[in-house]
Amino acid sequence: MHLEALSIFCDVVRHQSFSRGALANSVSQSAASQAVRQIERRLGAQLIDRSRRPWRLTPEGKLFFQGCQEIVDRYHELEEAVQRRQDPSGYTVRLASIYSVGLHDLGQYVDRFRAAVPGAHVDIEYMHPDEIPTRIRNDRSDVGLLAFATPGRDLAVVPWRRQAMAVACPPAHRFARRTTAIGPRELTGAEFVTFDRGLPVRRELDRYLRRHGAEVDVVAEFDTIENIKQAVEDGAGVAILPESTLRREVERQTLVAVPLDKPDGEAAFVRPLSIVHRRRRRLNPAVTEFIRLLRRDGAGRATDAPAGRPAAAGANPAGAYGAGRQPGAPADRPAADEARTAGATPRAGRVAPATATP
Amino acid sequence: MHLEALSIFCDVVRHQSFSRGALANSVSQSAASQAVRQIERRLGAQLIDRSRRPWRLTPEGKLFFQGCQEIVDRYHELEEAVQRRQDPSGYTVRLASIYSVGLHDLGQYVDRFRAAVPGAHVDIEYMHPDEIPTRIRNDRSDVGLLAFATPGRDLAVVPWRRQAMAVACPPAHRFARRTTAIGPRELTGAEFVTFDRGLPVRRELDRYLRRHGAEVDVVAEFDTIENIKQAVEDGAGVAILPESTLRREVERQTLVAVPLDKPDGEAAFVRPLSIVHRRRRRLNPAVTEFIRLLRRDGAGRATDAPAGRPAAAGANPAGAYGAGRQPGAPADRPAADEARTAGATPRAGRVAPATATP
DNA sequence: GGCGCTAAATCAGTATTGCTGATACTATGG
DNA sequence: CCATAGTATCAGCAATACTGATTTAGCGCC
Repeated sequence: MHLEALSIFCDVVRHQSFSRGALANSVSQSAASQAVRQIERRLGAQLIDRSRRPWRLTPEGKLFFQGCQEIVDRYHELEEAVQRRQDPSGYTVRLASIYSVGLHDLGQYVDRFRAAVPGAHVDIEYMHPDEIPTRIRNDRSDVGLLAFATPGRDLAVVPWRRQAMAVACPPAHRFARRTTAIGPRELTGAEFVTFDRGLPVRRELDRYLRRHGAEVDVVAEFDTIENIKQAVEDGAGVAILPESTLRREVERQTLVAVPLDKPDGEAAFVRPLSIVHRRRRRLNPAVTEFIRLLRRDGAGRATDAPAGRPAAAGANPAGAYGAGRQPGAPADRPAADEARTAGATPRAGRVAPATATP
Repeated sequence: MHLEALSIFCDVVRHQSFSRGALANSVSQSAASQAVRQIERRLGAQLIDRSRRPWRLTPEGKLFFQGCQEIVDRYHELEEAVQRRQDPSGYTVRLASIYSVGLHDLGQYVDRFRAAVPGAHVDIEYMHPDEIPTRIRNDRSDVGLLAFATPGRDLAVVPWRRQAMAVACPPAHRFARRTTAIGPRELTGAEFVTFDRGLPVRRELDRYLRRHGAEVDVVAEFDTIENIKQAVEDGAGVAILPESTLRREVERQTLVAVPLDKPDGEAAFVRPLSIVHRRRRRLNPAVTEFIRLLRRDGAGRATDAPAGRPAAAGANPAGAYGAGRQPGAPADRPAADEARTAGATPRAGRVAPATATP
């Protein structure tokens, strides 16, 4: 029996849904259905009564679910324990990051990590976002920092931070005088500098604007935030960028960052940064330790809000990151109550108020 | 992670041997080696220090072993619990048996089973030994009773009884006057009636005779015990047969059964009868119950000695037969002490003294 | 130190399994 | 009765686990 299958069953039950249970394990709905069916076949017992909608657990299913949960949890704890016993010194963390995570922040983490684990090394390389998953898959990097990452069969994604997005404009721009947040609709007609088509962030940005009926006038596209900022400084137009990447320009007063209003009820527009790593094989102890540090200290000194509950990190073998399990959140997985099962909506993901400077 | 792999790792550790651990799980030594290696890879930790002979567990290995044991056990208990909750009535046990298990005994079991589980049905079919594994694999039978069964990928074998073998001869034969057991060597030169080549029992019998330097004179071969007995009664020669299958003829005084001496230290020559069933899918509750009954009551009224610790039943998914776990034997698996790890040598397999009648 | 023995590792080939994406069902609510 | 959302099923493909044969490596023995 696959432990992964047991995990899928547990998540299906917890979410009261095959599709969402599948998502939580980064597999297709089809795979989840087959996995549960196979468990039933092997047990020779019906675990789920599918004759009614919504389906319900049979008595056997309830029994099995309870046991399953415990077994899966225990196994993850066991992996953790073995992991923790290993000495991280001597190992190297090969980190692949996008340019725009914030050099300053990352440097701080690295310094702190070097202090905490004296024997370990850290190699940072900055690169194009598309390259990162490939590098990790090919085992040329251990960890990646990336925006809008999507998990895959051999790629685990741990939500890390949710960067608030803000409107960037030159100090002379009319928006720069605003003292209140800008609603997306107000951007209609504005000259807009944005990301290259093909970048995930561009897709999300377009979707966001379309959703709010904002029709902007795209005047330039770039593949890095630095270029976009440059163009905005040069007066080409306005842009929507992670607020934290604008800090320096705001201090220098070469740019103004105006917070994006979030319309009634809707979640704020954020750029989710994720930690990604390969899924099947275990990471070396230094890497584990590094990720643990990233996750733990996210809240304390970060300029962005730490990410809330993971969207699809449930089944990553590093569900057992050691200290990774967030207090209050039961083992990286949502509980069975409906409130938590609304797809990938984060729980704790309140976005910090953007620091607009007129 | 495969639970089977964890089970293999546990058995490898318990037996202090990859080969024996493999055997206990009915896989090849190669598979066991690869399974353990894969666990190590996924954990990213060395569990076994192979640099010395005999190898030893690393500290991580010890930790993991303890946790593993618990997880595997828990899972089996869980399967059991689900199993037990199901109602056996209404289900049918399709039993496939060789002719020579002893009709009387089997009848008794069936009667008792029918009394214990009123709603269940039992269909018995007698057939050629070679047919039984096939039938079970094709799901045309649920359980088989068989001699010298070998486990396979999808065929689980639970040792059941060990039938003492005796020399059968006509009352007029010179052996019939013996009051002491016959050593195998004494059969040299005797006219010998035996089983068809190709039957597993024939191979074992030949091996036994060769091992003891007994060169018999094969005068006839048959594919059933009944035919052999007939030939012996007709004076064709002597035969080596399970003592319990001779009972009726001995009572009628048409045959004499002289016990086989077991030479110094060597294990007695027995015919192991096994319960076989398919491995991967779970059996229906009536079948589980039937097997439980067979195993439990083996000792009480059987004419043969009940089988000792299973030779290779360790990993059968029915390690969790419910009441199946024998008292004293920890969960169908040998403990780590060498005494129990001597290959397939049975522990309790003392052979009942044969009832020689002069 | 060389040699043989035994047990484990490795290798290549094969069979099985599990996964995905597309499609077909099926309770339920309108 | 129909539309819908969610699940089951199917075919094809990719990953994997298994076996049998062979190589490698530690250990005890000369």
